[in-house]
Amino acid sequence: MKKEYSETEIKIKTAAKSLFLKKGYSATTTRDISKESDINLALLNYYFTSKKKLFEIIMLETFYDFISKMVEVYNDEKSTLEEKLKLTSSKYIDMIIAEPHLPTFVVNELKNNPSSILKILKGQIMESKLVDQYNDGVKKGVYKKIDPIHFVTNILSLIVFPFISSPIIIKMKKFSRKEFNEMMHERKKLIPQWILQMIKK
Amino acid sequence: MKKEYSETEIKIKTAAKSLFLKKGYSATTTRDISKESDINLALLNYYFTSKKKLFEIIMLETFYDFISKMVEVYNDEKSTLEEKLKLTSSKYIDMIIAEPHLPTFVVNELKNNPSSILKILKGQIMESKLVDQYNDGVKKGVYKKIDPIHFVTNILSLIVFPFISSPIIIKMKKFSRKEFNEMMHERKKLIPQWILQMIKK
DNA sequence: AATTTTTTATTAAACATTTGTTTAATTCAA
DNA sequence: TTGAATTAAACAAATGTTTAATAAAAAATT
Repeated sequence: MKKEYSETEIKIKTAAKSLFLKKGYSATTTRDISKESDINLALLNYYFTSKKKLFEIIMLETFYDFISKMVEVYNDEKSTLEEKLKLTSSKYIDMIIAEPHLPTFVVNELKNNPSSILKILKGQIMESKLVDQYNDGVKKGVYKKIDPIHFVTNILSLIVFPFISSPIIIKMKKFSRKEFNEMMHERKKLIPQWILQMIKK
Repeated sequence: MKKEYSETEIKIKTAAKSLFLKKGYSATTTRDISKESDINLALLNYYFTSKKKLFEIIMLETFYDFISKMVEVYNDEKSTLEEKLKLTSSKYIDMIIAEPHLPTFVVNELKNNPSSILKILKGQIMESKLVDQYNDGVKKGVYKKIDPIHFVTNILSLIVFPFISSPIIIKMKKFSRKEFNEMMHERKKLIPQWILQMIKK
């Protein structure tokens, strides 16, 4: 499954990922990548055949990282629903603060690379322990009966969308990037509370 | 302020908008646009000077349409906070269903065209009637005291993000596009309820 | 162990397309 | 008849990819 990458391959991949995330596939040139990674232009095709192939590898890895963070937490057997919410918020907000271009990249390039990449999702979320716990709450009459897709969607929306719309938020509030990040740290606590209020009867 | 556009200019703009929304700035070529609009390639530069200039015009108009829909509702003097929530959800979900590429386009190309375009936002939202009404509720002790930026952000998150992540949702639920749209119609009712529960003490 | 051979990695240059833009000629309308 | 609109062709720069030569490393042979 896992491929062993040489030093040069890693240099290329690292530079390419950074550029693809920042500027997207089309706006990134192979010469950009060769310059950023300080390798000869021809080595890109020597190791990765084409820009497209290189992109697909990076896209897959990045999307996998993005999703698996969620999948792991959602399927944990020991934690409660509330703990899962807290952990997800916290982990995701930290991850995206460290790599702010991540969500825009994922959602943006996703619409072009459809089903193949999305296979990872199959059942991993909608049949997770978290959704079970939500359904249990519904049965017990403590949570409202709504399709759990709304529940799952709302969590991700409240976590991820503020990052995607950060230019708007920063402008509206005259925030610095630092103040924006503080706002997102605040949300680590708030989002789990909000989600619980939303589902409670 | 408003420019009168000739028939050919409109043809170019319409085709360009459609392509820019679908594929983004870099992935759209001037020859794509000339083909789609069925005009001669040189006319693009004849009327709009450059691809960049044409894009900026479309970007500005599109962003303005996107925002002003919100600004109008948020600043309505007569309606209650709850009515504003309902109207915003309903209007935005209809708008985006009609043009599904809109949100990805806006958030995506926004990070490249920073302050100039975002000037539109100045005060229009954070000093809106809606935020006043929210603050009143806080004073009266019926709403929790949290920075209204969270309130404003949450509304937009719950409305817009599901569209942005629609490929993921569709895959997770094995939805057709039609079923996905139905889910979004459901949310017209749900989002105002959720938002109210989130802010209530 | 030393030398030769073979394979792998790296490089500069070239190639063929694509792309945004311009030119110069032609058609159309006032 | 004059100015605007439209066209086909050309231009220069950028871009993804390949080639052919060289350097470095690994393997095989003496």
